[in-house]
Amino acid sequence: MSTTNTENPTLTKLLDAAEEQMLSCGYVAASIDGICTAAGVTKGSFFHYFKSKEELGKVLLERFGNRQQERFMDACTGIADPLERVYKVIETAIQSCQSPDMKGCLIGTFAQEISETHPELREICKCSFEGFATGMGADLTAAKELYAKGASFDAASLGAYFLSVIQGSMLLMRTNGDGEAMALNLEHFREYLRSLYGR
Amino acid sequence: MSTTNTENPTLTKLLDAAEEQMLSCGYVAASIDGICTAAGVTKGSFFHYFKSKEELGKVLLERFGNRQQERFMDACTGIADPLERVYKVIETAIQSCQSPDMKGCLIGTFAQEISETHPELREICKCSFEGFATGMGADLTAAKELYAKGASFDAASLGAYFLSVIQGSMLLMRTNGDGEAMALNLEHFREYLRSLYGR
DNA sequence: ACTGTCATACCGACCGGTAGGTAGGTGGCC
DNA sequence: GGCCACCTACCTACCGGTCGGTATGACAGT
Repeated sequence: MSTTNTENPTLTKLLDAAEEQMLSCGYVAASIDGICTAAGVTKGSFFHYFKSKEELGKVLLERFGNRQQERFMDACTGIADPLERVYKVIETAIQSCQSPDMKGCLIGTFAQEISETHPELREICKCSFEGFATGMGADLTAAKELYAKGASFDAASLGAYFLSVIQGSMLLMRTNGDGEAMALNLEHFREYLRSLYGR
Repeated sequence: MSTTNTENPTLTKLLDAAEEQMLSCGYVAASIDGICTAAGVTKGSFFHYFKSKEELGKVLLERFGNRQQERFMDACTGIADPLERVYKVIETAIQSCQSPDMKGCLIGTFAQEISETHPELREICKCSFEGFATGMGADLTAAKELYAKGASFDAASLGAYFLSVIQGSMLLMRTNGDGEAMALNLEHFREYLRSLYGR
């Protein structure tokens, strides 16, 4: 039942298969049997690593959240200016949404499906969302101090606004198939920031 | 098997119960048994009106889409100016997202869950989304001609952007519970329009 | 070096429950 | 009498989860 992963190949296969299935079909529709088949592993093995489907969900959510955070951390290490850091994050998002291996956001997928039925999973989604939104909000508040001191807009809520644009765009992507619209949306958001902070 | 509704009480109860369950738990997790129990009707009766769960989904999606369209139509009949019409829609959205009987968007919920597994349902979601986005886009394009003729922004894509903000905000609402953040997001969007079209 | 012990990793048959869906009615109304 | 709305009873498949078992390998005692 040890779920801490130090390159355990079976566990990794299980997690990867589960992530893929849940990203495309959602948490409920992804069955444990299906995940095991995709991972080339039996059900007994699954329950050796996870005590329930919900626990798999937690681990998956945590892993996805950490990876995403890492990604954005990597993108803007070394950038001191908060506004530049935000622009860098937007640019990173624009680039990654156009790559074909962009399968969507597990946190958004889960949030939609299980918020009423699995409070613990919802809580993890909420924390991930809040972490991202408040992080961006902090940078944007600091940037306001630097570049738009007297202006009347609420910088802190821009983080959640940005997150909404991302999640909404990804939702629309599911019916459209392509990520082109998402790139346009992110550009609109960037343009909004420019109008607030000056160019 | 006639699904056309001219005030059929049983059918209406079935549809209402299904909509409520699917809005809160999603399409997959909402069971036919559960819907029938909530509607106070037996399963035989359900299959008298719908030949499958997927057909229920179609009818539900159609009904929800039409209602939503009606709602926004009503909100801005008589307003000739396209930009004012858009602002009116935004205001309507801000108001309705703060009311407690705001349960979310069925189309967004479905789009997330079934886009990979039920192509016909996905198509309906896509059409609803596109209808809304291009409708708003048309008004915003017309408004650009009137108020921001020379400007360089892409007015047509603002419709999809608006829709993304709405859908993303609703997704975040599911983890937060309250619609306050959504109102803030819509105000940010309105502010963006003001920056593009002048005040 | 050999052997017994024990934990870990993994297997696959099996369980009860519930899912979507079907069949065959019953009763009321034109 | 026949149609329509609706009900009861039932079917099969599959769901999440359990359980008894096996293969492997590290380690200890002799």
